[in-house]
Amino acid sequence: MAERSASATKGRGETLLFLTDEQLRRGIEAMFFAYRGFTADPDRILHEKGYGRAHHRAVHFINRTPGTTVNNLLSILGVTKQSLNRVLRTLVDDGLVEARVGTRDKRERHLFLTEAGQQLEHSLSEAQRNRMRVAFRNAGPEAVAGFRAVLEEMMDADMRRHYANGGETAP
Amino acid sequence: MAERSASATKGRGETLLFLTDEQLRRGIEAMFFAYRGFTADPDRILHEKGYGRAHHRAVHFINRTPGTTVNNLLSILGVTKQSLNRVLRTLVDDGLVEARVGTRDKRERHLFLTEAGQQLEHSLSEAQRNRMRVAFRNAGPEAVAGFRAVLEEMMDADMRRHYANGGETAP
DNA sequence: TTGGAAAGTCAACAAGGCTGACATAAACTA
DNA sequence: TAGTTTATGTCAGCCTTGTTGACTTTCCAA
Repeated sequence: MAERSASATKGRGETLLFLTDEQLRRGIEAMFFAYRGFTADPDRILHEKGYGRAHHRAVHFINRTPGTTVNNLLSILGVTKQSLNRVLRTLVDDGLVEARVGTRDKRERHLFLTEAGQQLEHSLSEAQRNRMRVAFRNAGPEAVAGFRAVLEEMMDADMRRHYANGGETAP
Repeated sequence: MAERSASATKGRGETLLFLTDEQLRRGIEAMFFAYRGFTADPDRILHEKGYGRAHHRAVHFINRTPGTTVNNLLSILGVTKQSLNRVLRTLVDDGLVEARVGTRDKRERHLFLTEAGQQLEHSLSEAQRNRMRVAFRNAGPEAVAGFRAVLEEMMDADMRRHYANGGETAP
């Protein structure tokens, strides 16, 4: 009774069975349950240390782009500056993030992870990578390519920009 | 400079380039940005009506399994009963959900969407399905199969159960 | 029949979103 | 140079949605 092989339709027939409402509902629930798994491991670590997901996001993107400004982080995270500021303040106070005044433009604050910040980032991303590595390996390279293709299509256009930029190591 | 075709490795060579930390990081960010897009459309509708994501989740799963009990919903949603109860109460008060006292076991409440509840559910799921339909169509059936395979691997085992059950229409 | 378990409710608290108002310093512009 | 814009920080207050703890009602089994 399981119609899981509907997505194998291709060729000139093009039955589009993979676009039925039922298949879309499965996709929606897959996103819901998978996202929970995706965040579960870091959430545990964060909770132990008294932080939340908001701290994780900040630490992740500061690690990805050291020296990034507050404003840039705001546009990536899509939250208000008041909200980000609260998180950033605790991270700076706890010595995980350093905010250096800009040299060219002194209004800007350039954000860096301290040694301790890098350690936290690593323990968080390691947990998340481990889960994703297992998922990727079990699903195989073809599946991973499809996974990324669909997710990329699902992003808002302006977010796709941030995502794509992250892929190029030399800008 | 983009190494996006790394995932095309297969055959007996098995270079596993799709398992590098860089590729895993891309996958992690893809989840982050895509989930934002995934929830953006329903979030707008919900906010207009004064509801939040928690209401969406409740309405979604009550619609999927009419007559489900509060306890069953709890195990799917993974929150405390107190948290769910607050959401459920507003939905019942607003006439979107009906909670019928169980006939066999009077401690249980069986949950159903009212006419109005079904309308809200439909407007929410329609928005979400539309985005997913476009993403699925643009990515193609092979990609969709991979998308689902990876997400399924990423779920916690107990959640995979709920996901799989949802696929069988006749239990 | 009585004591424990299970389902659900009420109350209070915390995290982390949000808006609005305002301050400061630096940069830019007319 | 005076006035405006930009980048950031901060205070106050609100909302949603998670949490724990205490309580009631109902069921079931010893």
